[in-house]
Amino acid sequence: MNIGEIARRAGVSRSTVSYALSGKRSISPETRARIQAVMDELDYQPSATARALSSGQTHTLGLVFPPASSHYTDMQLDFIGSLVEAAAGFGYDVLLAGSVGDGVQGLRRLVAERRVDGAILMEIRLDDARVDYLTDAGFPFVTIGRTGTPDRTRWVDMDYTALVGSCVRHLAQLGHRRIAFVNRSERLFRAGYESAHRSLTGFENACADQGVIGTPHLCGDDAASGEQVVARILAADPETTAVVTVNEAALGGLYRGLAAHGRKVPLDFSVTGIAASRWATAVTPQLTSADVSAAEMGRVAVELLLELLAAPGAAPRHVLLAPPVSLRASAGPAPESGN
Amino acid sequence: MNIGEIARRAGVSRSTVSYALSGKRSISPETRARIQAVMDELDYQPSATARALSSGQTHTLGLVFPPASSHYTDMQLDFIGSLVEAAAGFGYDVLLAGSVGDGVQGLRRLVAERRVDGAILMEIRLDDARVDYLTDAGFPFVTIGRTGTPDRTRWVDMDYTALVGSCVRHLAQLGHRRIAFVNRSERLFRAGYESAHRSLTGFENACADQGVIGTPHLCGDDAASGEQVVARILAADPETTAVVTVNEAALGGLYRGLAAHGRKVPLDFSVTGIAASRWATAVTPQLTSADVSAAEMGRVAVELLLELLAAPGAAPRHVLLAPPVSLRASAGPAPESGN
DNA sequence: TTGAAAGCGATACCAC
DNA sequence: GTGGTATCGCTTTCAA
Repeated sequence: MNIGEIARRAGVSRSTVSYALSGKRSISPETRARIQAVMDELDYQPSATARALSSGQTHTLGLVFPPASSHYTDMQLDFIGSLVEAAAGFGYDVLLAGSVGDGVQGLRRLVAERRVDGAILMEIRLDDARVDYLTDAGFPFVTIGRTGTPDRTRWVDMDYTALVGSCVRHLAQLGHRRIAFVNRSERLFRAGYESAHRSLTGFENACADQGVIGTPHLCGDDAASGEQVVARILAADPETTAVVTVNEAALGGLYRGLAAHGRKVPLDFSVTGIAASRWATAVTPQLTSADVSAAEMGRVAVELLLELLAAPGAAPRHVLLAPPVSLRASAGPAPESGN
Repeated sequence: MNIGEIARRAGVSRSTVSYALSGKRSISPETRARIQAVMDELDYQPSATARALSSGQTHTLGLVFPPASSHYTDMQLDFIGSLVEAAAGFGYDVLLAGSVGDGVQGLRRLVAERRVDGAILMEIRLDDARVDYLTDAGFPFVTIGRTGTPDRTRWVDMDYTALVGSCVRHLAQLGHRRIAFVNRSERLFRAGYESAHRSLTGFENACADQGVIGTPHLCGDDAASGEQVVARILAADPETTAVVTVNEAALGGLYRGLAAHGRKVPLDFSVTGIAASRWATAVTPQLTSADVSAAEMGRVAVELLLELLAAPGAAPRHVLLAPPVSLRASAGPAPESGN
């Protein structure tokens, strides 16, 4: 079923049907009704492909899907879900590109073959080949997370530096003087994942600022690694009384490890961090944390991108989210020293 | 940059360039080389849209994304990842459709506007409106999971009935006589999710078969619900000594609940189930379970669909996976009765 | 082995 | 307010 058939049955020209569809020029009520009737009867829907070829717009957004080699986290899934939902709200679909290697390959398909109008990147590295590629190609894109030189691009991100700093200050005010930091995995850190690096910076700065002794640790993104890092933390400094974590996948293991080492939370050990509230509230005692809003970031990313598509010359714009630290039950006063 | 420009620069006709691209007719080595040189120089990639309009094939697979209202599970993410990866291997992209209501709406976009060549459905219900819609429309599709009348469609699924049965038998052989079952949430069960229903059937059949007393429970898909279900299990039957679970998101809470009620696993309480190995190995002690291979299911789904696209009349075909139960540390002999 | 030209199904400009 | 038609960038049939 195509537009010509509709035109024929309604006894009008194809252009009239097209205008009836788009509303870009006025049509007499009778004609419009006649066309509508035919469309309804045949359950006609215009071909997205033909429309795209003719108009030059696919009404599709591209998302480079993180490689499977890194196992997925809940946050990533939430991003994708909110992205799809937000895009659907604006009449856009989302096309997934599998990423091979540095991810530029998958992007190239989307961009060079003109499958999408714009792209969204996640899992950003401080130095990111995909960002360079898109910038050079002059292709519209938005990142969830930001590179080391973020001023010329559009992005939405969490203020990891500030949030980790807040956690450290909160613990310092509770009297803690020796604080450990549980970062993401060594692999991600080495690859230059921005959140891992900016979190560490925030931790170090805040510790210096507050005059507390801070020890950072890398930790795999799974419960087993979380359990193991506790041993490393206590070996590095047995006097440690608190930890800040940005590794939600390791959270359960972290708690188990503390229990295994006889540390009761929050009585003689405090835990704070950044995590999706789903994780923060799943553990016992619930985690005092800044709650990641993956859903909000996804929505904002779509808005930033559509804004750019609507006004190709639009100035770079960013949204830096810094959710408040929700005081829950996992942090308390530092135990008396020597205890 | 388009095919005409390439043709002009190479001094050949557009059709020749097209054939050079597709290899559908032989071309003299010189001509081919000349065309290739021009393409390389201009970094030419044919427009996917034009190609789709002309050929009638989008080389895109549609995936109806589960609604955000149900929070996502790791399994879903793994499906999506493996789908994207498998599809990419065959030169196909994956288009996500947000699902509103019963999901037919999102599908309609993909199908009626001919955005995709075929569709993949997940989160299947025994009675599924999306399956009916696609069947009526005569549109190629594959489901991950199967409806109540699965004989006429293509699908890949886990044999929940058999796997839960295996778990029950394993426990029965270890001497357990009172076994509880932790199913998915009431909402999913009521909605008719096939896995929740087939699991329950498997549990009931196996219990009858083995002569053990089985008590099924529904349980929300989160840790807190897992913790709560333990109280319900022990209230319903304090003599319960083992549990079978298909609710991986509740697993952590389940363990915590058992500990809170003074039950040591596997000494005086055994746990078995079906879960992604990531979850099964994350808990302590590690879970004796049949490991879901979301990645394999995703891959198989793509293969089944592409097979259908290649041969539109292809007979219905299914793949029913039944991974072995991996014996880990969470199940042991039933405690002496009266203990 | 190659070229010319007719689609594919829309959009939108130019006429009337 | 409506119709005719060129156009988007390919694929593929028909001819040579």
